[in-house]
Amino acid sequence: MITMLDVAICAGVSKATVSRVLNGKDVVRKEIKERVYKAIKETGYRPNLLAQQMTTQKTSMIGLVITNEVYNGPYFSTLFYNAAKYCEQHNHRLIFADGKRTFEEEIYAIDFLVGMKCAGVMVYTKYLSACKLDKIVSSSPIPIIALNQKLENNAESSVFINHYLGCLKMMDFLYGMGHSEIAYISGKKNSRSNTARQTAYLEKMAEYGRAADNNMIAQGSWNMQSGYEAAKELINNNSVFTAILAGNDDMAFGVIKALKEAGKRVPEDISVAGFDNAKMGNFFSPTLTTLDVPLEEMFRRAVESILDVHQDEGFSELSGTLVIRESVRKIN
Amino acid sequence: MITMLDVAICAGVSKATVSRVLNGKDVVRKEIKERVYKAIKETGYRPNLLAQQMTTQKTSMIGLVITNEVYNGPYFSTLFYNAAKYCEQHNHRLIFADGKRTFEEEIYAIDFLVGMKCAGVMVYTKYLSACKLDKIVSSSPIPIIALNQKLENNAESSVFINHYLGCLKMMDFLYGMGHSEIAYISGKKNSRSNTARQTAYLEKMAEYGRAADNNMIAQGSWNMQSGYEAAKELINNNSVFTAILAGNDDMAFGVIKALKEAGKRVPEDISVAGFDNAKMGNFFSPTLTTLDVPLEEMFRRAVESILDVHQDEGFSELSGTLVIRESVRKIN
DNA sequence: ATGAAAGCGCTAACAA
DNA sequence: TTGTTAGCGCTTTCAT
Repeated sequence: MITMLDVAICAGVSKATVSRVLNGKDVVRKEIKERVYKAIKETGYRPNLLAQQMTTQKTSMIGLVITNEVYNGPYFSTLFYNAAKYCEQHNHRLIFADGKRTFEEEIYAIDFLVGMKCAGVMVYTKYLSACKLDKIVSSSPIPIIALNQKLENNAESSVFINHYLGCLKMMDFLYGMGHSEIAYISGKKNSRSNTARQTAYLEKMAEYGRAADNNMIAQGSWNMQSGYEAAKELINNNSVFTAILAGNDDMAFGVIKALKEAGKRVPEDISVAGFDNAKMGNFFSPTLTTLDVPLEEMFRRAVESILDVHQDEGFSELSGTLVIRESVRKIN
Repeated sequence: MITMLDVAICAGVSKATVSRVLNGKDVVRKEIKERVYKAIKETGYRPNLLAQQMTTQKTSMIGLVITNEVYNGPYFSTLFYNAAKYCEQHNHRLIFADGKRTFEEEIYAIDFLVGMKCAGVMVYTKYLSACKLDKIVSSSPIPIIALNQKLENNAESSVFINHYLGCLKMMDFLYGMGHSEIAYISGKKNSRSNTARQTAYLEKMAEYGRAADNNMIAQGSWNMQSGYEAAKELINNNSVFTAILAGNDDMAFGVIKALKEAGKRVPEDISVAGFDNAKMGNFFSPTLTTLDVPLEEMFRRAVESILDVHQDEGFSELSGTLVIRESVRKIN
């Protein structure tokens, strides 16, 4: 392994000098500088970033914890993509740790990233309770940002998407289009996003005078196949509805497939809507009415908050905006 | 910052002892062990992984370079997902560096990851020439695996998907279904995958007695919108074809949308096929005929090769398997 | 079974 | 402007 010392010897200078020309902070005589560069070339030296970061006590990594086993759809990918994008934009690297399937594993993943001395870590957890996470955030030596979750004691350390509010918007829209008999396809159990949406759904249904009805709710697990199966269940139940609201777009695509197979036209017979504003929604037939969830904005805020370059935008609560397309039809 | 020394003092032992109980390799008296654990709790000590890895000269990171600005679709996400999955499976973390949009930046990204002393790095580059990459791989102190690319001098360091062969399979299938007037939607320019597929397409067309015809090829850029626009171009050209082969599934979805809008039925009037076996292909209407590209297998091999746990499967060349669905119809 | 000390490769404060 | 030296926090001989 070629180290800085090898370069120093080769150039006939001290390590410090090599370090200086590499970092360009201090002034070094031109002639020496060239000698050093030559030595670097000759030796094929590559700085050991690990050593560098250990000395400076600073890294250029930002950690991300997601439960990757849980869900491998476009949504998850978008998370990934945006996280990487904003890290790079601020000249940092994204380092990923899997939260797997228990809260202990989620804690382990966070610990790893903190131990790696990341500049900060973003966590999109599922099993860890808000309360536990709150404590972890409080006692962490580096910034930890909770994504898609509100922390009571560390509000500034969370970027919260208000899915409850978002779903309220969607329900209002459906109602405005004449739909009050709405079925719901739920996402994975114990998912915070789903709980928030389902609560909004139930409240609105009550407001429309429809008591909670188990035949109007089918359990999915976020992916297309589960939406497809859940919709078939709904159809077989002989439930009466004019619209189906799916917990996300992927399931909505599955729903539409199931409806078509059952001989129903969308939106002529049944309207369908989802959440997330997946790109596909614009190309599917019919194009999908959905709620745009500001994932990109979420990561922008998270990364900027970690690196302390946020432009004072106050409390980070987002709810999303309606995207109206063909899949919902006005009735009566 | 609490260090191992603090713990040692608190427990009334030496640093070495603390290290020993933490690593569990050497034997430590039970009583002391407990004292150390207690001290760890009291002090709230967290090991500095950077220091640890710097001493042991070993890290638990695997690097990944992709040009993320280039393409943010399901394909890209699947890459990400599978990379992370296999890293975690072998108890390593995925660390990501963006290759951005020039070969210099790609080199920079690789250098960063090498400098971080990753166990190995996987590169999915676009601008770096095979020859340059080959040299980089040869001179690297750690394993560098080229994804989706064949390296002449370091064949064992590449996991190659033979898109040429894959496209040949697809063309044979289409021909077998009676199609010989086939239009092609190409992926991004200078993409190796696209070049390989397009070459196969042209060769087969020549074989079927169709000379290269610019009106039969439209330029896309991998995403759905580009497929949509490319197909419209094809339609406006008044080109005559019975099938459209898109360079990937996403573009195929765009193509189908364009055809429907132009009043053509798929597959009754025009057949359509793609590549990648995107999940959506099964839910789209019509379901999409495609070629399953073994991305998962690619990353499995890459990670196992880096960690030297491969089960001797010889040269890593993959080509993919046909997935036959509704979007291609037999004619005549 | 435990401690002392050297060393991993680098940066930065201090001297010269 | 350049060199010397002392760490950064950890592991790992080598003694004890």
